[in-house]
Amino acid sequence: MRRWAETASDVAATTRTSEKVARLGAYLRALDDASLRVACVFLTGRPFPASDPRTVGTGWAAVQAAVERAAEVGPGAFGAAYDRSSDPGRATHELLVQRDARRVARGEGGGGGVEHGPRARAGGLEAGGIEPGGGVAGPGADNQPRGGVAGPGAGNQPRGADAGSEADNQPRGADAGPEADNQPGGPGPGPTLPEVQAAFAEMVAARRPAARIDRLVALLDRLDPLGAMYVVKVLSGDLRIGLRGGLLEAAIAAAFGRPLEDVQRAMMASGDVGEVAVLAREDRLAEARPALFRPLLPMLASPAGDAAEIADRLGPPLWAEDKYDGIRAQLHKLGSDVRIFSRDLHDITGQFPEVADAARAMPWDGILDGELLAMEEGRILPFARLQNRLGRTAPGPEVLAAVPAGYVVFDAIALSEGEPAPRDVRSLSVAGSVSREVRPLLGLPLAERRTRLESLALPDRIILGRLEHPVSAVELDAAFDAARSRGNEGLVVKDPASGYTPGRRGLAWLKLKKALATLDCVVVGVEVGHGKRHGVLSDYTFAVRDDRPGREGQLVTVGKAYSGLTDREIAEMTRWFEAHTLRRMGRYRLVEPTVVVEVAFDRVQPSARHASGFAMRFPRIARLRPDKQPSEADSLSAVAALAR
DNA sequence: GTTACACTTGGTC
DNA sequence: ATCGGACGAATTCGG
DNA sequence: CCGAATTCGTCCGATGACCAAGTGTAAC
Repeated sequence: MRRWAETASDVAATTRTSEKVARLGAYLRALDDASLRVACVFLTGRPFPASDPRTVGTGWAAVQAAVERAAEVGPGAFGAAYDRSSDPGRATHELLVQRDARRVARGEGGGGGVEHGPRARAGGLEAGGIEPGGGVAGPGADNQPRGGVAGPGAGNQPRGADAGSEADNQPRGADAGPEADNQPGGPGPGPTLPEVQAAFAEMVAARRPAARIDRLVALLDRLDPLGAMYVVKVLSGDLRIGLRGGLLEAAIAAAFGRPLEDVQRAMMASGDVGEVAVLAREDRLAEARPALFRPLLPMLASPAGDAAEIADRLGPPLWAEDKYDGIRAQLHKLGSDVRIFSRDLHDITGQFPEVADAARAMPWDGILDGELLAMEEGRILPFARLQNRLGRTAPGPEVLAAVPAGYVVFDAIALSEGEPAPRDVRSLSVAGSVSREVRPLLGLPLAERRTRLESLALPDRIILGRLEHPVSAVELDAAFDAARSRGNEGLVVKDPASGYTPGRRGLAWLKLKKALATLDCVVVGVEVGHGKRHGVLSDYTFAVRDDRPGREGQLVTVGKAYSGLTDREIAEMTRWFEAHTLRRMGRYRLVEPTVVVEVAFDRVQPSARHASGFAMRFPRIARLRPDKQPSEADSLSAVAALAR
């Protein structure tokens, strides 16, 4: 684990992708198979392969508790350290380094933990200089303002410099050399990669949060600060070393001298980088082929600005499919065996039993790509309805009746019917055995795949996606309007000659969505960003004017947004908000409600989250409106009208 | 002991 | 989901 | 025709709102 952590630090130390790939390739080459598997998986920022459904169940709160215990500090210390770096891994590193320094100062060799009293309830508000915000502000934690953010409060003076710690580099381990002496868990090199993963597996098995925290503390105790930092990074799913799937594939190819294409192809079929790396070393990449009941990553579409751009890029033969607002799903079938997989390769068959049942009756075998929707008597229901079904592992009869699901198919990845596939395309296997008739269609042009798809008789609940053939940007616009009028999101326009490339966001599929609506809102609160946005106020909570009788003039929040501004604009706004902070509340601050921004969003939906009673889907700052006064911001009734 | 609620986590767009 | 930023390869421009 | 400048493709990181399940705790 130590070498892995050092390599990760090396990779983080450069922004040049070629250098990242080279450093990583050299490291991977030297590993044995077991370590190689785990090393690659960890490099994707996850504890287990993508196709592995296990989750460790340690989010921000659990990590906080475990690190505070391992570092022998009181509650709140992790939050405070987090506020200094906005990175849970770095916060861990900092606290453990301090712990080791204390031990050295006390002249301890290695030794047992020091007992400190039972932790007070986290989240209790800690008074004091920099209020750490305790457990409330982790990434993903709901920390939104709820009440009316109306009037300006007492004007607390914004304090001095906070932006000071800018230059701190990623902690590096390389300089330290072997430091086996100071290891709390006893002497020795620390746990190996497989041992760390085994510890993660134990955390999964422990089930109860308290037990998971215990295991995590035990693991952290066996690691040096750098290793602990990366364990926390892996657990929080965020490596932040500028390397993910794409570059990792390149590193694997470089490590073992295989063509990048071969590695990519193997990845498409596998969903397990570690396995692919081992195959790459042994020159067995060709063995990773699509197989029934082993999900492939879905092919993705690139966003497009307008019809003209699409017509320009794809040229005359345009295939425009309706873009349905549901969840992406891949359906595998062999005989009466049916499995449905989500976009991230998890088995969600149990969540959609009626769809699986419908598919079971079909006379074909193979793999289909499509979208799961809430559907009632052929009518497509809005996404919000479908959300009631999502994550429901075993929906009861009431739920099934209230939100019936259906499946819209738009592609065939493998099928048992149709003409024989080209000779070089081999049959799909199931658990190693070859099933005679099911062939992958990945390499065939979309037009061909669609023909085969259309030859299938489909049952109730499973319908074919709508396809049109506009020949110009004008017709494309008309098709778009028609799709919108059918209640769909827009279009996905495809090149009929293109093959199916799993997991890739190529330019063969372009999606066209409605131009976003916008509202002028007043910024009422700001927050410190995370990761590289640490040190700037990058996250804005904004509000509209309440125009309900008796509340005129109040501001009610409608959303939060972080993106849309350039780094330069964020820096400027940071300076301004620093000087116009009304009150600091941990990471959150109330600011003078004077800045007007134009916020773009996909749609407005009813919400219990914001004081306005509405929230935005995909909010984004479209632009600053320095020309506007807060009194010119849009009103609550305007929002309500948009929610319709 | 039972029930209700809050918090945490993970996963969808 | 979305967006901005960064890198590197491909393409165009300037001499 | 070659090197410099620009464009394009692709990747990475940071972040929104919603919902359900499972634990843990408080209230009865």
